Amino acid sequence: MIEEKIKKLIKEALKNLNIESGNFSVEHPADLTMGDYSTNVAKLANVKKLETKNKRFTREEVADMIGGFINRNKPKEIEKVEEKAGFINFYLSRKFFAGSIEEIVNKANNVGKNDILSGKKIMVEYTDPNPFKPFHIGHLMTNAIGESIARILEHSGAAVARANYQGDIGLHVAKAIWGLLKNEKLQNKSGSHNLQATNIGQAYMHGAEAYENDEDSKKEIEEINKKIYARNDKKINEIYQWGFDVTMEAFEDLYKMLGTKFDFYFLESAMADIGRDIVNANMDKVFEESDGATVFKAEKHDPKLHTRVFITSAGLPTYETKELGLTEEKFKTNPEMDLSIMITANEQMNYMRVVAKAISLIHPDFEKRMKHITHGMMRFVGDKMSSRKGNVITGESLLNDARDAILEKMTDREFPNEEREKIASDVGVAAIKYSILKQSTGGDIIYDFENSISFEGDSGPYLQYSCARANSVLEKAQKENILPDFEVLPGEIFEVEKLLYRFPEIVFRSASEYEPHFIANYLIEVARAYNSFYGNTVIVNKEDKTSPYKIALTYAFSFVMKTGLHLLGIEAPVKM
RNA sequence: GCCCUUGUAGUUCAAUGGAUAGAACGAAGCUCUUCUAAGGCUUUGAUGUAGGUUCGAUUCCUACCAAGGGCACCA
Repeated sequence: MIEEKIKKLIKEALKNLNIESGNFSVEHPADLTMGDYSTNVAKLANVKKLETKNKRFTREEVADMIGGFINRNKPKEIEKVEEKAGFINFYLSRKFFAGSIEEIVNKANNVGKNDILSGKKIMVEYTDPNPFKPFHIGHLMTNAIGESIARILEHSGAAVARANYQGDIGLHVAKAIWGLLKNEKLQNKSGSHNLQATNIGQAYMHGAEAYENDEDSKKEIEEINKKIYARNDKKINEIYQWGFDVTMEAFEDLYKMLGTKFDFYFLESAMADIGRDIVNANMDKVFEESDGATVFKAEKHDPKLHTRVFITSAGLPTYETKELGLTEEKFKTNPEMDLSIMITANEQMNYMRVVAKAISLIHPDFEKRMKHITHGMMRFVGDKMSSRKGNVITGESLLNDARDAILEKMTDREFPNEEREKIASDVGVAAIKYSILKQSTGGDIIYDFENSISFEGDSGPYLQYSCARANSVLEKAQKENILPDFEVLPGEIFEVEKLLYRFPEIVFRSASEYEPHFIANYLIEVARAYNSFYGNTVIVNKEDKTSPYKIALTYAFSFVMKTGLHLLGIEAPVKM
């Protein structure tokens, strides 16, 4: 590693010059014009030993001394070393960059892999849509983040299991079933799955509204809720089964479009009893009775936490209890699991902490093996609450609208129809996923429909487009029979080369911090650099002796871009 | 009231305690007889307020102001 080499070099310089320095850093400067690596060693240096009454050293002078030593002893990877404003900047050599490009070409689609998590078993739970409710854009958000984190962890050597936890039971189901019973037309059994799912969504919304505004309806819904738990009403059981199947199938179509394949499906209904048993077994130890309900007074263990109900006074287990069961079940089905990651919205954070506290009292060994990652919400800008077709925006409608918008854009390009559909779908997914993943995970996303399916500038399609252009360069190179090679190097070092070799560092950081946006931001930078290179250079040119190297560079770019997009959960169409 | 997030160009987002705070959208101009113009090249603009720590603070600490979320039978 070149970074290690530079550090070693600095230490040698300090030793030889008899200078002491603290814990200096070696990092990439913000600006490429300031070199490839930079160190603050001179700023932290203590040169009192060398100073006399008449001579005091400035930081610039110290930097010059250290830089001078390194210049005299530099290895072939380093072109020059410069002092600027007290920093020492390292410029890497043409040879170094050519070597790094060759390395990427050799690694091909394995570029950026590391083994920090090698041998680790990790489960990532995400998406978690509820049957009988629409797949809304929040689910799209959790899915985009979860799938990306899962892939990043895989690229770091972990064996990742994808899990989906679905709320197939609870008041929301009762609301939807109440709506379906009141309006049988909504039980459209002939249409497509998507349509049926939408109708169930409508039924849910009727039920939710009635529950809020009408006392009698509220009572009816609560009755239905009890019957769903008890499974003792034939008609309700039938509607339940139908609605459950329809929504699950519709969700499965969406997962396919989004590029997610789950290994485990956990259902809330199955967790209720497991959780209840845990609560019963830990009565008085962890849980206590209060106003007829079973609660956990978390503030007794941590003043920042609060009391939560686990079993209601009506005897029904709450989400907290089911969560307890889910955790137990996850570790039971995967006893060697090293880490269980859960991805949900921020609003879940505070009560998940309470649940986590309860779990830590019951299973102290689980505590360190659980991680909760939360993301912000999709917030709408202005009153653009509706999609292109005037419907309320759901995750489903957004995906469809994005795809349609791309199809319009593609009318003047020639593709077979089947291919066209697939490309439009992949580009639409890229637009939406990228708009979610480009920013850090915790914050809200101010949601603008037009913006989220934009194809220009800072967007997913821009990345795909750069990749497609690189592909067509490579196709042309093949036709003209020019093979990639590293013999004759151009004099100029292109910006894109200065970025490509950093890809593994970016993956490493994303994996360490569970943050996809580092990759998203990096890819934009690389794409811009490549597009600039592409725009200002004729790459495939028989007259140009450096053309084989430029083609190799294009290969390296396409491998990094394709792999990076994969880590974001985005497909890279060969053509678009 | 208490707890958790978050305050950066007109807008939406970046910036492991470092240099001249980066992009994109928007706006103005240029650019396809060259491998995909969904592109490239110019120009324009910002750290909520007040302190503190530090050689150095958008970043860490304190207070205030503002926005969002959570605080008992919903998830």
